[in-house]
Amino acid sequence: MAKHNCTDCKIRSVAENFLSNDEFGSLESNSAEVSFKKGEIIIKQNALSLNVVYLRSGLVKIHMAGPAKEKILRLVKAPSYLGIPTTLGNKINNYSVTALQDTSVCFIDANFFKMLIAGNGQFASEIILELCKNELFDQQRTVNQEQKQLPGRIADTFLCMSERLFDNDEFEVPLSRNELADLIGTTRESLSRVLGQFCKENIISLDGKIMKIIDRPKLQQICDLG
Amino acid sequence: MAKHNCTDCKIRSVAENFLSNDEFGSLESNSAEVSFKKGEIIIKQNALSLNVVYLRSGLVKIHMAGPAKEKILRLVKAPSYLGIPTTLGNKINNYSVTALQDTSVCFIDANFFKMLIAGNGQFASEIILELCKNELFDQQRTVNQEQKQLPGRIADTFLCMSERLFDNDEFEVPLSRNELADLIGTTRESLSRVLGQFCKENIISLDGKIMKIIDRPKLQQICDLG
DNA sequence: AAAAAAATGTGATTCAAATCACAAGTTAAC
DNA sequence: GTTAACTTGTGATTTGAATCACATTTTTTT
Repeated sequence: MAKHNCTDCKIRSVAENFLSNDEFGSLESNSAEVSFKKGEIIIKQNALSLNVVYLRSGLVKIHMAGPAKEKILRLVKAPSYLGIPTTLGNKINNYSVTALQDTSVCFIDANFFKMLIAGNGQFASEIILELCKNELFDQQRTVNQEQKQLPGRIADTFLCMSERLFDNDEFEVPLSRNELADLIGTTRESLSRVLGQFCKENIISLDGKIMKIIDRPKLQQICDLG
Repeated sequence: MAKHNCTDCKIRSVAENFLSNDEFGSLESNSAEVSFKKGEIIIKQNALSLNVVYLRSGLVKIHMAGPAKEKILRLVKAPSYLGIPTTLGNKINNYSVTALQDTSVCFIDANFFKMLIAGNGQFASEIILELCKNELFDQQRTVNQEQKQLPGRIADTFLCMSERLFDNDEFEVPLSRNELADLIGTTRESLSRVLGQFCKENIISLDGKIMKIIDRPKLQQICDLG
């Protein structure tokens, strides 16, 4: 694998803080740093899952082919691990991961990652914590998606982007309208209509992909009332 | 806590096989065995999450109050841990767990459980594996639920019950029609109509809650085509 | 055993969102 | 710089499933 230096890596995961010097040394020889351009596939659905991926910088989408069309499960920004569930839980990848911006990742050999976990409970604890939080988040999202109607789901999605990804009232939506629909669980046309409505009511403003939340309380209200 | 004996427990979890004698001893003094009757609440949403629960025998539903109504997230049969995500990932319970049959569980002190994980990577590995598999299962279910229409979702649910819970073509649905609707993500009325249709087409037969799959290939086909 | 409460099935109606259809705008290719 | 390919917005129509309404059956309580 490519020569690189993990010990001095400035972008450590929380879990990595619990690794010993020895473990860091082994990590170096069992991982490889790779760059991806926007649009490139980092993890491919149905391929063998041989690596856990550590996302060092950038933004990605986790997505899978559903029975009828593509579904975007989640957007993930650095720093974060990618593919742990599918790499540890299945031989082949249940989902794809694609870069939404230029990103830098480290591929970590799956067996080595398993060894790290088995040999270091504190490291494992942090991995478990991340998995637990993701499960809670996904459950909440599943219920919202199922019980809220479209305007509520769209409001929810934008608030989430603003708060969790960009920490800003104004941001560039990192998805096409079609992708945004795949994330929200609707169609491009229906999304477009609601977006138009939100603009007309001065809740948000849109200029292409640049999105600004103008009336956050109103948007929150639409989110809450479903 | 109640006096009981973990070392000789016949119903160990896979993870527990990796515990040392010492760890088993501590587990005994940090856990309590409790029985629940059908309908009783084992974990209560919004209460403080102070325990991980090990389900020794019986069947439970994991459910939460959504924005509009109750949602059943999953049915779980023994042996399995319950509440790990919410106990490790949040101070209060994100969801409830209710017994669908008479069940026996062990409450395990959350801090002790965290210590077990941090101190024993192999134990942690097994917990991680369970969390990973659950996440994959939930993701698949989320996409199916969103993209399949009602008959497909209902077929999916019955096939899943038959294969994963009862391992039989004939079984007693452990839920009321209302609960079944909350699991599938529909209403009692819509569910009832599709059920009537399935019976009329001789795909299943229903006598109250006793359900028999007559034409499995047809049911699978409805599931697959959505 | 009678009465009350809860669960279930079924028809009529409504509605949110998907689908269909097409125009306009934007980006990429030659 | 012109053509082609893709993306986006918007109106008209259709439709799957929710809602409403009520009868019937089953279960629980007294």
